[in-house]
Amino acid sequence: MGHSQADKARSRKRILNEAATQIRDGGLDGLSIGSLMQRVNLTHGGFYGHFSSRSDLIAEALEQALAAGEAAARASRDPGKPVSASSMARSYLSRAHRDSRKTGCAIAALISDVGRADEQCRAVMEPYIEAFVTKVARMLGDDGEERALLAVSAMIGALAISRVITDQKRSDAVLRTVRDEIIAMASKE
Amino acid sequence: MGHSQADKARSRKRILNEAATQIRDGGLDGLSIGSLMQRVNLTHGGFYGHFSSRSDLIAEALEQALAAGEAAARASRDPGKPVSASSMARSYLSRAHRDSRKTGCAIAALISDVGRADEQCRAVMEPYIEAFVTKVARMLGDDGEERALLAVSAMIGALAISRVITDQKRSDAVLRTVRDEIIAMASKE
DNA sequence: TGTACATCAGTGAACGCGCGTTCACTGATGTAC
DNA sequence: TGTACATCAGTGAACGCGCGTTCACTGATGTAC
Repeated sequence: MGHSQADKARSRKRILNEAATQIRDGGLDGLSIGSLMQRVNLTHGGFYGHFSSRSDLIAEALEQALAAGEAAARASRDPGKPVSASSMARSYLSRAHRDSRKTGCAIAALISDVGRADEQCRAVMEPYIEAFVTKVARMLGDDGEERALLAVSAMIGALAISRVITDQKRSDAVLRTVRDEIIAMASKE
Repeated sequence: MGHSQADKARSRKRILNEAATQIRDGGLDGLSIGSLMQRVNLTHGGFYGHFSSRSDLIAEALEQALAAGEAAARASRDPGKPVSASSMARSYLSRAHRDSRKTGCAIAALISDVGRADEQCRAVMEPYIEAFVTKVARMLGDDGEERALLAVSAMIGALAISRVITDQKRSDAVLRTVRDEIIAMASKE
């Protein structure tokens, strides 16, 4: 932990990345500045050199979590193959995605949290939802907008549901079933 | 606030109902015993005559919220007409339901909260999800199980999404679109 | 290039606050005679 | 039915704790000459 300007920029990024992980793991309310700073090997007092308040951090961390979730999805794709709605559903509704809430899609991880958060947070998530819908719509073809909304709602809903279900086999089955339904829907027409 | 045994049972119910409302409004983390007891005109110390701990209350309040959400859905139905998948989608994905998070479906209000909660809470929500799926499956006919999972995932996902979107018209459109897609799906076959 | 000084990233003690929880107490309720 | 007593629902002060935030300080970095 040096004292140079470059170090400061690096510290800020480390704080933000850790915060993005922590909110996906524990919700917007489940992040404390003390434990956050400890995790990046800094003391809590230093926090205010980077962010003006906790709620300021939350909004930035949410943006970071959403961007990181999107990047992780992009990284998990086979770069050779073209991305189809089917392959999207396959990876989004995978057991691996369900089991990696800390690094996966922040929409599914935080949808009900953000639904009751202040307008600032909701405005942060909104474009990521729209981008998701747009991407799926493009994969579904010209008249895909409506079916894309159905598919995206179902993917987010099913992933969130699969994390609630305690019986692993049943949770697996939920993912598999919704995935197959979306694939069937995509291949039709 | 009397002192009789009947008063105690009534107090407990009032605490639980208020807690069920508060968690749907503010999440599992957003409930404090002080403000909860104040709302039911009792002092915070009395809480422990009814529940053994905060986390004990949360589990019971979650159950209560889920039951109350189900009851509200039942009450909003036209008792004359038979319940179909279409009418279910229509009321579940209504603007009224979106705008009454405190009294509406606790699954959509708390899905991501419960997804990261302890096993006790997840086990409480699980049967309510299954009951929802079963009900929709019955409406869809013999082979409805798979499509019911898709529809339930989409309804929960879309309702939660509609609460994130800040632009009211767009939020309305999301509800309408997913509703129509589900109705189309239900009427097919 | 070397020195003197200003800047500022990070430290850690301290703050007020609200939290969950405990407990001695009060006084109405319910019961035994 | 009336009285004396035990029970116990609810009160409110007190607790230790972790929280977000502030601030005087340290010492490395960056800069001016």
